[in-house]
Amino acid sequence: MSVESTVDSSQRGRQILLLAAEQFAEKGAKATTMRQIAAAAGMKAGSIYHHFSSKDEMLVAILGDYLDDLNQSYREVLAAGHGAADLIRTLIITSLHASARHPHAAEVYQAEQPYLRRQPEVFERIIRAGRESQAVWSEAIQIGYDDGTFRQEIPVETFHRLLRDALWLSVRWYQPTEAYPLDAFAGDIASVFLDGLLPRA
Amino acid sequence: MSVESTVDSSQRGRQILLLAAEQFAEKGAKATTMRQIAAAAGMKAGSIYHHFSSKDEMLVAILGDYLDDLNQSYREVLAAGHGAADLIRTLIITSLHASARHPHAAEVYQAEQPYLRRQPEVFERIIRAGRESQAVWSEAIQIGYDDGTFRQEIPVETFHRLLRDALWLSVRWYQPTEAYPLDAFAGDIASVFLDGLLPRA
DNA sequence: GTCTATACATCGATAGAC
DNA sequence: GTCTATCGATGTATAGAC
Repeated sequence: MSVESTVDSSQRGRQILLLAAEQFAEKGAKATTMRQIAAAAGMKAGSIYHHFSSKDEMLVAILGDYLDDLNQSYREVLAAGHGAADLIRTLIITSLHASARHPHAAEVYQAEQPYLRRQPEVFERIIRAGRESQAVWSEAIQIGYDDGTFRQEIPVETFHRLLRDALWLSVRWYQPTEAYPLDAFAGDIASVFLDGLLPRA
Repeated sequence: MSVESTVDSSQRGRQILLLAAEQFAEKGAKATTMRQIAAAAGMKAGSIYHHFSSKDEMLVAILGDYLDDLNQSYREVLAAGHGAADLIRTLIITSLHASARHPHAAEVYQAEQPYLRRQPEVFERIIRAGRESQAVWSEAIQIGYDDGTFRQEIPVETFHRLLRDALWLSVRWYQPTEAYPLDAFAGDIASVFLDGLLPRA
């Protein structure tokens, strides 16, 4: 009834991917062995290969799902037609929600950047999807520079990278709580980058 | 004339460490093999062990030198007794200068964080030095919150982490040029985090 | 101080029984 | 769909010649 594919999208397959993502995030993809992933899933190393044909393929599945979801969400935000400042605010919230929907994927994506780029053929799909999401940020920030919403003194590239890095890395330490929910955190990030920490006189 | 030690601090030893740091930064410590480090230094893998007793020890030497230098610089800044905003600005510049003095070390330190923490005994010295530098930032930021220089709405921890991550990661992409020197870049980082991207009305 | 040679461990992936 | 068993590759580190 189901179509054969290199990628296993069954429930068991998804469960294995989640466990793999958790370990990739914790100690890196290279340092995580197939035996460890198998053990977490309650099976032996050889059995993993019934679901996925290689470790790299597991990485592609984890990151591809996440980036596709992220880019889809980004497109919807762009279509809503916010002003520059609101656009930045909304993209921050959207990014954090996407990260929350794909536990550990954002963390893995940023940590494995060097590894991905060393095998452009294997990870072509991931690299392209990553570029697409970067382009959205570039576009959003440029809008604010062009229409005078943002200060011209700060180079576009500098602001872009600072915000991107702080946002990406926040998935490493921030965990939503009742006292400090995701939307409040997103608002604080936006406030720091748009308003600064000094009070507005 | 020279005292025997586990760590080789000779010229040749330092040269090997620089080449190792470059590769650690590029593809990760675990993914860099002793054979590759040796090849870059124009020798065979076995010969490295005349200078260092293990790869982990090389990592300790690279990161220890960097963090000791950084903390020493931080202490001098604290002793100068700046106001909160100037203190943040100065710490940013100081951090970037320290990173420039130790090519790739900051990059390696941030990328290998999970690896370091998985072997607390081996990397104890590094972990402690890292905590010391974090404490300096916490103290500096807290001063501004306490004396009312900074806005109270943003949680201290949030601001601290955002600034820390953006600053650490900037070593991955920023390279000083004549058109955009280190001090100008440091000023822009400080300006984004203190003043924000929106113009002050 | 660098070499060759190699011991020893571990990993990714495969083959075939159940 | 999972197991056992194992191959072949590769990595760290050591031993001893030069």
